[in-house]
Amino acid sequence: MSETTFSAVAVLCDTLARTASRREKIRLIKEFLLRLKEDEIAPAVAQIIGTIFPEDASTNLEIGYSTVKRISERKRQTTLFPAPLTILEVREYLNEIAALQGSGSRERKEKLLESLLGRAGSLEVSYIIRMIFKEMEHGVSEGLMLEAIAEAARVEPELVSRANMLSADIGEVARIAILKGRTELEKIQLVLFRPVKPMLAEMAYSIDEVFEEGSLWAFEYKFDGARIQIHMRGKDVRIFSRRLSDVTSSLPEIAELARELGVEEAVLEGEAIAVKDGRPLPFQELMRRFRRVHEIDAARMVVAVRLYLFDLLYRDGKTTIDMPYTARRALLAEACPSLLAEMVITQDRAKAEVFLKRALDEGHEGLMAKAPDSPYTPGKRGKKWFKLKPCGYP
DNA sequence: ACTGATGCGTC
DNA sequence: GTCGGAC
DNA sequence: GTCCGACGACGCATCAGT
Repeated sequence: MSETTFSAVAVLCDTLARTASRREKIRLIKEFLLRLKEDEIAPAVAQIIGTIFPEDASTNLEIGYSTVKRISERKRQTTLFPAPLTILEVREYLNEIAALQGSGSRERKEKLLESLLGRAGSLEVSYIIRMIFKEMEHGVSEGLMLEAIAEAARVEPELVSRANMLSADIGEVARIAILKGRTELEKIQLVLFRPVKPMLAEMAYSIDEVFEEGSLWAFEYKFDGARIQIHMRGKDVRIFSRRLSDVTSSLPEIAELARELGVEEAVLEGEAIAVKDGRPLPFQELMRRFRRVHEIDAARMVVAVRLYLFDLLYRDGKTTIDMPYTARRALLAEACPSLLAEMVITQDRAKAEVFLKRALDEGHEGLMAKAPDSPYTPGKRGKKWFKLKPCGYP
């Protein structure tokens, strides 16, 4: 079996763009995946949905609109390679571009991209550029791709979805699902120091709106900061951002707090916010700290950062995401009583209103409302978590 | 050593 | 993060 | 209800050019 061309990916994407039906899109992708060679599955999946690199990888192309525009304005070089681009070659080009850094790297990135595009036909060029901007415009992103992978592998969509939540590498999930099947897929678990996608919340604008979806809710302050996920084994601590990048070095005082917990193994989740005199500072103040790599000590003096923890996803060898919120919360309280975000469980709307008013008075954004019996569903948005931001407030 | 252009990631 | 639109 | 695509403000990092 010969290697699959990138042209095949581009043609698939083009067909997807002209296909409205979800079912049909899924079928097209499934058929395509099943025809690929083993080592083509992961890169092809990434290329089709335009992600290119795993979500927790720090690799980046650093190619943007300006660079692409410059290349396209230059006279296109005639193709010197008679051989068509393959899926694997495109991946190699992009890996190489991402790996370049240091003096002269921008120019070399540009040249490398130019030579990649020079080897591509017009449809391929179009989709390579869409990949760079993550704007595939064919109506297929992670959700439909996961369904297609499930069909190709003949397993339940929930199993694929769960594996993807826990590994944050959809290409790898596809490879395992299709080549190894159910047993290996089920073995994908939360692994310490490999971040998982944070659970998401829906918007609500009033307490009443929340209580329409349930009678008992756990409320927490909604902090105006940045979501972080802390992985730790003893003194070994890594802090991950919402998009799973490693921000440990930017937040030394938070890493230190984690080390002092004296917890064997844990994955903790919380919010980092900038504070002064016990009051929260605007989000922009936190941004002066959040991804900083230079002069961190000086920045620490200017902007103090506080940590509020509100969830626990893993403890001493065991994943806790399937436990109800209240049970995870209890484990969290036991592991780190000092850093807990305040929480009120109630079915009383008036009590919730009082808590909301307090949150706003103290300078926070509003409340989070969480269903007490709900498991932690990484990367998912549903009616289990609400962010409650009343209109009319700043 | 400094400034501007470009790209990325947070909300 | 928000928003609207397609299914 | 869910997913997808298009959008904005802001601050920092890195590299290019002087």
